[in-house]
Amino acid sequence: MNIRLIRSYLLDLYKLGAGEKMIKAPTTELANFLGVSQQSVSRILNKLHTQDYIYKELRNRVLWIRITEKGLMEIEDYIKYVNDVYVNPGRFVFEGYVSTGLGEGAYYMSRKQYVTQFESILGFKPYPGTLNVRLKNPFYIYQNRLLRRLNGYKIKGFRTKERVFGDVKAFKAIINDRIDGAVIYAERSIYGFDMLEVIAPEYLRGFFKLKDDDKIKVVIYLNME
Amino acid sequence: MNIRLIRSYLLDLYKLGAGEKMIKAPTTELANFLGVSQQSVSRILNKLHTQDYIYKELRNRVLWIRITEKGLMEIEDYIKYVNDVYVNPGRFVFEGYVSTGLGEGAYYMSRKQYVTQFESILGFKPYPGTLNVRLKNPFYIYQNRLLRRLNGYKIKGFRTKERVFGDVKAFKAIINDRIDGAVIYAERSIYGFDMLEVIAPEYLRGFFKLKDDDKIKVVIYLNME
DNA sequence: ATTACTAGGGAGCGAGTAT
DNA sequence: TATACTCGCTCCCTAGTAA
Repeated sequence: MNIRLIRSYLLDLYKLGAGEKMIKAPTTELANFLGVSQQSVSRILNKLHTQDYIYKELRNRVLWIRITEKGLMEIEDYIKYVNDVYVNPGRFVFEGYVSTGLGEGAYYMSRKQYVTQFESILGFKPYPGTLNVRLKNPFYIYQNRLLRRLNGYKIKGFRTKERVFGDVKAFKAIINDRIDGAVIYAERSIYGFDMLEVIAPEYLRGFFKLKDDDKIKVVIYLNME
Repeated sequence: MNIRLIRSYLLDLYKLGAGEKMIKAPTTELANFLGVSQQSVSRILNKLHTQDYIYKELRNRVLWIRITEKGLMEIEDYIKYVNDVYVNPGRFVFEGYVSTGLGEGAYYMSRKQYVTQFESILGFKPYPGTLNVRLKNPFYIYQNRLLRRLNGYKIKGFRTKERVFGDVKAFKAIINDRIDGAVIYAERSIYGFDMLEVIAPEYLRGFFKLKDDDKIKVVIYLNME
C-alpha cells in the first residue's frame, strides 16, 4: 500500500486511541469514521497488519487492533514532518554540531573554477574551506535527505590534467541567523545524510569562535524560482 | 483524486513554499521530492489544478504553481487535525458556549425508558435536562462531525401510545474537568454539528453557575472497547 | 450481528514517446 | 532541456455474498 495512504490511515487509527492500547475496531464502525466501505476497512487493516503497522486480533468475531512500534515510529515521524511544514513552509531549519572533516573542503573550495561560479551564482566569494555540521536528530537527517532531492543552484564540475571535479549543488543558507552562506552537496560526497557542508564568505570557525561539537543553526530558504 | 492523497501532496507542495507565492516546479524536480515519476507529477498537478487546489502556469515551458485559497484551507484544516491527533489521541476536546435550547431536553431526559438505560449503561442517573453547548470554532464542528460517526453507547429507543422515541447514542464526557457526564446524539436530532447536547448527574447550570454564552469545556475519552 | 472473500471497475502508476 | 500524451499494469475501491 502507498505510504501516503498508510500514514493517513494510521493517523486516523491513532486518533481513536490505537496507539496506546488494543481498541475494539469493528470494520463497519471504522468504515464510517474513515469514510470508506466496510470491505475496504477489512482490506486496509489486513494490509497494515501484513506490513507490521498494526496488531490485529479477533475477539468474539470482532476485530481489535493496536498500532505496532513500527507504526508508531512512522506516524510520529509524519506528525513531526507535518508540524514542521506548518512552522517552516519554504524553508529547512537544521541544528547540528561543528565537526572536523577530512580537510578536503579547503582543497575543493580553493579551485578557481568552483570559486568563480560560486561568486557569480551565490553572490559571494567563499572562504576556502567548508564547515562540517554533524546532524544528530533523526528528523534533521530526514530533512537533509529531502533537501538533497531538490535541484538548488548548479555549480558545474570540470576536469584538470590530474583529475575530475564533479558537479556541486548549492542552497543559500543563513548560519546562526547572522551570516549568509550556503549548504553544498558534492555530486560524489563522502559524507552521508548526517552531515551538512557549509560555506560562507567568512571563516565561520573564526567569526563565531567555534570549536568542535559547538551547536550551530543552519536555515535554508528555498528559492524555487 | 482521493482526498487523502490530495492532502499529502498539497502538504509537500506547501513545504516547498507554494502556499505563499508562485514557485518554479519542474516536474522532474518534484518527481524526486515527492518520490513519484515525472509523469505522475504531471498528472497530479493537473488534477490538483482542475479541482482548484493549485494555480498552474507555464513560463518558458517550465511549470510554476501556487496553492489556491481552497487548497490552503484544506491543508490548514489537515494540519490542525494532525496536531490535534498528536495532542489528543483517544480523546475529543471541545470548547463551546452555553446555549438555551428548545427545552425538549428535559422532556426526553425524564422518560423512564431512557433514564433506566442511561443509568445502567453510563453509570449515573442523569439530571432531567440537557445542557446545550454551541460550538463556534470550525475545528470543533468538524470534530463533532467525526465523533458522530462513531457508535458510542447505544441507548435504545421505544414507543409509547402517543409517539416514537428514537435511539440515542452516548459518549462519556468530562465537563469542565470536574463532572463525569456524557454527550448524547438523538437519532433524529434537531441540531446541526455546531451543537453538543450534554447530560450529567448534576444540574450543570447550577453546579458551575452557568449563564448563556459562558464558556464550557467538554472532553470525550473514547472507549473503543 | 460480525469478517473477509470474490469480481468488476476505475483510479493511480511508470515507461515510452510526441511535442 | 521542458510538459504531458497513450498504454498497459497494478493498486484501490465497492457491491455482493459466504461463513
